Amino acid sequence: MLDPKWIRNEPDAIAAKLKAKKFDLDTALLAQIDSERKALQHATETLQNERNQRSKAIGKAKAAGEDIGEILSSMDSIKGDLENKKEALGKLQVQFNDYLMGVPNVPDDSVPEGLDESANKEILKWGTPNTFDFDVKDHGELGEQLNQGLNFADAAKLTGSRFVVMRGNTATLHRALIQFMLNTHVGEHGYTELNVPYMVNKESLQGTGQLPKFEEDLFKLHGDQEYYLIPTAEVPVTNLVRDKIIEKSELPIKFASHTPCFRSEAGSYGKDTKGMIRQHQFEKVELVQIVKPANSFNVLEELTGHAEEILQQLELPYRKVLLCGGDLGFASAKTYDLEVWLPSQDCYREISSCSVFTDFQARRMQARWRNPDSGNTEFVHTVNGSGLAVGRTLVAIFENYQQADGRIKIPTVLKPYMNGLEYIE
RNA sequence: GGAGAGGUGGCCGAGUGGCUUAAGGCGCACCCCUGCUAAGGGUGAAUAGGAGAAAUCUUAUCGAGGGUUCGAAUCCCUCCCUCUCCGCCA
Repeated sequence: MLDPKWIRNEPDAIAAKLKAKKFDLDTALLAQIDSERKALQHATETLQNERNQRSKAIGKAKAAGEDIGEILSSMDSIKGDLENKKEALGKLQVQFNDYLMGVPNVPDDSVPEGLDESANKEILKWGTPNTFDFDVKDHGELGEQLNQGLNFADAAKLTGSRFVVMRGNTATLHRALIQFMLNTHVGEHGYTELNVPYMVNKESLQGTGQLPKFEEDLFKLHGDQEYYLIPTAEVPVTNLVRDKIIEKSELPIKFASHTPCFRSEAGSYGKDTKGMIRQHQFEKVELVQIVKPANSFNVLEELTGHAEEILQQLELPYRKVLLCGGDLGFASAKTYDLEVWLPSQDCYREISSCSVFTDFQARRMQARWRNPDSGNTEFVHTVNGSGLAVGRTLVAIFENYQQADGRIKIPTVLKPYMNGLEYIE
């Protein structure tokens, strides 16, 4: 959520910034709600003050044994009027808040202009894609040919489309990737490992920005409770600091968490229908940092580097892309995507997305810290990124490490996690 | 699922209808004192709004939402959550 004061004071400047994100801020509506609210609030509070004064007078009069009949009767006129005004004011406040909850974060000044991914800016390329002296296969074909590989038909029988069953050494490779990623982030990058609930309540999803606007992307449970399956570990992990005031000495908080992620993928029916690229259920190791506001943009660089480290150790060619305003997520102020090389598609595909949310999530979550310099409590900043999406990493390994005979070579750093196995066959 | 106890500021905790402007303690920040340390003394400090040039004044917030009342942290109703015991269970 944006700072309501900021929106009141500089609506046009904010509207201009939000244009870059393809959002039309209704400044006229906001101004109207606000002026109505102001007048009503003033009137309501005057009445409340009046009521409080007279109630106190009654208390005193009673204690002194005086007659209270006169004051009592003068209250009647206030009561009804106050009730009406209170109700109207409440409605306006809800209307203002509801609108604000649907307004995206503003992009940082360093974010390039542009409406879609074609305007994204490539920052760097790492590694050189393999040249193959045979016809490359995509990961789906490779996986289905392996004895211990991927099976999409079985998953479709068990559940439906966009699921997969992994067998034998492929399942082990998937597990090895999780272990390798977590060990690296915990052991070398200083993150604390977390295991969190895979179902969350509405408040958590509002806190990180998935609700109220993106309900159709989520799986909602039909139980007694209104729980949702998490679309990313970002939701439970970031919401740990919801409604908290954090001491300076505790910052930065660095969490790494492996979870499954569940996404309905509504609205992407034509995209990536084959294979493991876009699934309703996938696993991810997520990095989350809760930081002081002054540091957040540096932390974004650092955290993106932590995700890059995984790709480099796996020797997977990738590129780093700075997203333009139009491609930015709802809550993000600045995002780097890491895209891994996929030989079968002859292009780079997203495998990690690292974002700084400034105080946007923190304000929705009421997550604050005590700033000793100002003496005040201020909102923290949140930063997160995938480190990495496990399913897509497995796809990248299948495709980049494929052999002419269809076997998959195991990357060097993963061998210790796989009993020294050389190839999946 | 059954029975019971709870939810108060950053934390602990008092508070059964009106001097509560939420006591007291801990922790925090600053200051004073003590040659260092420990201890002690003082001051400040919740959050979100509104009016005002400012000093300041004012409204709301005691898990959430309703209700009773001139007046609710306090009484009533509904819901959520936590803890204890019992049952069931990986």
